[in-house]
Amino acid sequence: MRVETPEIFDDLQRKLMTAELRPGEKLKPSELQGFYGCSANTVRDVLLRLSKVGLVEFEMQRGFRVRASTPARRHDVTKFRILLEQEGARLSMLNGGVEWEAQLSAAHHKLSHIESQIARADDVTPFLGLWSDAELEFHETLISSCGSPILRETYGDIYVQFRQQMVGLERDFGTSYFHSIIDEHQAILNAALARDVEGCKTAIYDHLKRNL
Amino acid sequence: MRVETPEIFDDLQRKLMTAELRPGEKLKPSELQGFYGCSANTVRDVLLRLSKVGLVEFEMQRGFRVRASTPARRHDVTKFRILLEQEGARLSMLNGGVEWEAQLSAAHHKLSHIESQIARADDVTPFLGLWSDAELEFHETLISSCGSPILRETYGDIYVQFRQQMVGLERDFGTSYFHSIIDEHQAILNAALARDVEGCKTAIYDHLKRNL
DNA sequence: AATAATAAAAATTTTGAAATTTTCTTGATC
DNA sequence: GATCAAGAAAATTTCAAAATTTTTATTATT
Repeated sequence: MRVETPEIFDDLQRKLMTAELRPGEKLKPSELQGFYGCSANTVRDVLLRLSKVGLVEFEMQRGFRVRASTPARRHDVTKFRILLEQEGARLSMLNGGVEWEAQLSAAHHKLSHIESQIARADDVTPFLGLWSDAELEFHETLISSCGSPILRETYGDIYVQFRQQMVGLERDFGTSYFHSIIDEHQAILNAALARDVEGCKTAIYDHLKRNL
Repeated sequence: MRVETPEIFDDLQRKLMTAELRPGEKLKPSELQGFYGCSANTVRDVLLRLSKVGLVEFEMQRGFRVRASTPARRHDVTKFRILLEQEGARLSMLNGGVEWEAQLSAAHHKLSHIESQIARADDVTPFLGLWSDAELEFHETLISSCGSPILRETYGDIYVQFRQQMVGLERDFGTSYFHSIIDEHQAILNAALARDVEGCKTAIYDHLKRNL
């Protein structure tokens, strides 16, 4: 298998986010090198970049490790995500125009379409990748008019860390779970479009509180 | 000049924070290599790590650059710092014990000692390094009992970026400037020890609003 | 049996050079 | 004079191997 560096990055990121590479696991450039058919240094380079995102832990002279997953860390990531998303949404409701509303509606439409499919499906697995992308797009759009590049960038990093923490935590992904999710996303959308700051912050909290 | 890698990291970080390496400037491993007496790859490694902190911008196939400094970015960094510091302080006031109060008092004492020296000095330059360290310690102690490693880590990164943005912006660092700063730090301390959440958030805002 | 010291193995970091990509320079064309 | 293309120069990325450091395994000592 021979791939380009950006593909190595994407592949590793995906494996990190889907727990194909499990939290705590050691990441040895010399091993991954063989799999990707590149030099160990190239892998090292990619891992250094993934440690910026927060998916990978790096310690000098001690190499790389998949970021650990503990109840404390899951709690911490969730709290921080709530803080950033509430502030991002608040600012977006303040600054965002009709264009933002349109984009948010569109993103929600795509998301809810996938979610209603999932709610009807027997096996959710094949939808998970699509759903994850649509969910991210909805939440990113929600904060997209906040006017703060740093907030948006940090939120992006925290979102993937959140995913990494939560996946593998097998929960009941049955129909009832997705019915709740659908309602929660709808509540966020409604409050956002109504420019109801407090209502939206509450809806965001309610959406994420199960992870606290 | 021959130095170890951690020293290269520290030296570059210092130069980045003091604008000895000016915002926007290109950072070429092949040039820095000569200065530090190491290989270009070692410099590249260090720059990749500094890009995690946010002091350096990295773009694939296009190398490294000192993070740019614009009014918009200064505003953004300041807003984000206020958000994190207010939340960190709020949580610390909620969770912190007597130990936290003691550490905060100690940090403030050291800081105000240096600041009163500066207020009396003709030339502030020789104090700037010490002051910077003491200021960071005070603000980090303020949020140290927030119970969120992620918040603390992110705040650390934002603080150095803040420094990078503000230094070089020649302002009137005369006595009147430091007299204001002294009062502001005192106000933060007082509110924090009184567990006055809203008062402390206001004091933090007032301390940083000149950069907005 | 537990601890400490030593030796072997494995992993990480550094290096210098080759390969690739981008950027700059020069000259031709419109 | 401006635009574009080709070639040259410079910078970035990749590589494989050497040097260093950490980790593991072995042996000796208490």
